Order: sequence, then C-alpha cells, then structure tokens
Amino acid sequence: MVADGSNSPRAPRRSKTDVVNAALALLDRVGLPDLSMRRLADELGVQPSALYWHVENKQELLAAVSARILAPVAAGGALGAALPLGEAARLLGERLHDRLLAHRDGAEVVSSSLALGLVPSPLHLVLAEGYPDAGHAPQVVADAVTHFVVGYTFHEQQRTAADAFGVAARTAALTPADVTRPSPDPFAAALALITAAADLPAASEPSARR
Amino acid sequence: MVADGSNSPRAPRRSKTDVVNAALALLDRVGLPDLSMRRLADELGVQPSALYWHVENKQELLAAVSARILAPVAAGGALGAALPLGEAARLLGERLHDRLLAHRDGAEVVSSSLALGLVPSPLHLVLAEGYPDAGHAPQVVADAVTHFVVGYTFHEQQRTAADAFGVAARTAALTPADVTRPSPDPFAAALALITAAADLPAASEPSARR
DNA sequence: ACCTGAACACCGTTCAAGT
DNA sequence: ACCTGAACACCGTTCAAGT
Repeated sequence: MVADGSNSPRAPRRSKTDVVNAALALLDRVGLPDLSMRRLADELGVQPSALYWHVENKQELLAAVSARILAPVAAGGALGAALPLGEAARLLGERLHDRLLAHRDGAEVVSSSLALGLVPSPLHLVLAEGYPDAGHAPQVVADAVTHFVVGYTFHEQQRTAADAFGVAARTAALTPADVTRPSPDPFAAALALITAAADLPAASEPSARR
Repeated sequence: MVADGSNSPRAPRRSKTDVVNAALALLDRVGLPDLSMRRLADELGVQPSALYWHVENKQELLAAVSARILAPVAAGGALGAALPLGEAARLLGERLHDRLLAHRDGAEVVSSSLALGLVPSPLHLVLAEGYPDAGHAPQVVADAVTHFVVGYTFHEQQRTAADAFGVAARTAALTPADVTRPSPDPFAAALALITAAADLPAASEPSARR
C-alpha cells in the first residue's frame, strides 16, 4: 500500500532501449521489408500504438537502430598511431563495412538514416577530430569513403539476399565467365583507390593541376 | 464491323512507355514517398490493377524509371578524346550527378534499382568498353565513383527537401559557423580525390606498396 | 508513466470476369 | 490485348481513455 507501488509483480514495462533492442533483433531475423511497427509491437507483446510513446515515428526508431549499428566504428580506439589521413580513412572504411555486414540490411537502414541526417557520420567525426589542421581534407575523404562503403555494401547485401533465393540464374546469364574470379577483392581495391590520393601532396585542394 | 475494330473512337489504351512516362512525371511532382501504384493509376484514369498488365510489380516500374533517368549518362558521346581513365570517370561522375539531380528523389530511386541489380550501371558499361586493356581498373573506378555519387546525391536531395520544409533550424544548431562556407565544392572535391589515384602508376593493383 | 482499443487513411498485389 | 471490380492481407499514425 506504499505510494510508489513497488510491492507486487508489476507488468513488464518497456524502456526505449528495449524497443530499439527488439527492433535490431527483429531486423536481423526478418529483414527490413518485414520490419513493421505492428510486427515489432507483437514481438514486444504490446499494441502498435504503445510504440509511439517510446518513439516519435518509424524513421526515428530506425535512426536509433542505425546509431547502434554504427557505434563500434567510432569507438574501438580512435586510431592509435599517428597514421596518414588516407590510411586512417581506409581503416575506418573497413570497420564501417564490417559493422554494416554484421546486421541484415544494415547498409540500407544506415543509408537512409544518414541521408535524412538523423544519425551522425562516424567517419566525419573521427577524422575531423584526428586531423584538425588538415583543412577540408578530412571531410572530403570522409564523404568519399562513407558514401562509397555504404553504397557498395547495400549492393552487396541485396545481391547475397537474392542469391539466397533462386535469382542466381539471371545474374549468371548476364556475366560470361569472369564472375567466378571477378578481381582479388573489388571492395578493398576501390577503397584503396579512394584513400590513396588523400596522402599525396596537394591533395587538399583540387585546383592544383600540375 | 471489321475484325480489328479500328472504326470507332476507342478507349485510350496505354502502353508500358505511357506508364513509365506517367510515373516519372508523378515522381517529379509528388516525390517518391507519395508515388504509389494507386495514385499513378488515378493519374492515368485507370484501376490500380490495370498497371499490373504493363508491369510485373512496383520495383520493376521503378527500375524502368531509373533506366530513363540514367540513359543520358551513357549516351551523349561516350567520351570523345582519349582521356586518361581517371579523367573519364570524373566526367561521367559529373554527368551522373546532373542526371540524378534532374529528377525529384532521383538518387534514391536509382540507388535501390542499382542495388537490386534491376538496372545496369552506366559507368561500368562505358568504362569497360572504353578501356578494354586496363585490367580491373575500369571496374574498380566505376564502383568507387558510382557509389559515391549516388550516395552523396541521395544525401544532398534529402537535405534540400528538408530545407524546403522548416527543418533548417535543427541543422543550423548542430553546425557552428562553417556551414555558410563549407568548402569550395564538397562534391567536386571528393570526386576529384577518388579519380585522381586512377591515373597514377600502379593504380591497377593495390598490392604494390613500394 | 506506460499502455489499450478503436479508428483513419492508406498500401501492393491477385484474380476472375468483362470487352 | 487491355482493363474493371472486388477482394486479401497488410501498412504508419492518432487519440481518447484506462491504470
């Protein structure tokens, strides 16, 4: 009979963290197209409308999921040694790639959250802080690497999802013989290309032709 | 009374081209979130189910729209002079950027069609054909430029859409003072960075450390 | 503070049937 | 060949009301 009502097995109320956790787990299990507010509510044993007490709308929820996916990129020691900018960017690009691949449809979710500006870009944050005297170069490299990695991984995840189905035949028909050996590693090659120029002299200003 | 029934003012039947045209026009007018099959049917004076005679599903329709948006990139003279690979890629990247910006939500539409493999990548086609003896380099540069340009433009178009609304205040609060003068041109700078390394010696194989 | 119940205004897609 | 009518199985979101 106390005022705060802490003396009985109370109903299992949810926090926003619980909702985001459940959303990420559901994403991994069913994929983005089947991640609906209604299904998530079912998963939590709650009415759909209850979710809107924890979250303003679906986009905000997906932004929170994106933030969770991206967190390890900026964490994990923000580059121990004093690497050249391009090397640091390449390393962060690989880390981003890994994090996106770690969750079903991770790249697609993050892509739209980034585009909508609902989640900060980890590469921009880390590189701006790590190279404060490099002018615009850190932002330029972060732009180049982030958009490449997210776009490439999006493509990659759609392709493996299609392969899990029976769509492999159509793809095989379009590509003659070199799809079995496409290149050593197209992702690594493109990422290396992008970051290589960042460590050249006069890389900061594109007007220098010479 | 002829068999083909060509003797009366017949109902205005639609071709698939008409449907795609209407879809692109509607996209430009209302944007991707409001481009529904039902609204498109309304626009054509037809029942929603009628669209499924012309098109297998919405994704295929959007792929056709994407192909229409991308067509001018590969056309328009496939690079007159014998440019270095990186220069050609930069030029094509600018052209792609222009085409995506020419239609509302163009980058988002094209992004998903490319990811799903429902539309060919113009950069890959043009560069593979233009540089047949350059090994994997043309594909690598095409990957890097395509994903960067599409991702950057997606971000760009969402931002201008948000600015058209009243969301400008939140963005301004997050960025201290350098958003008025962010850089000469972030897009051009990143694109130049990406394509610069393609014209360096040993750019084709990333294993060459030297 | 956290959730229910019920509703509003939509979706994409299928399919028998019409002309 | 091209389209209608009607239905199926869903959506995201709002809002008064409950505890």
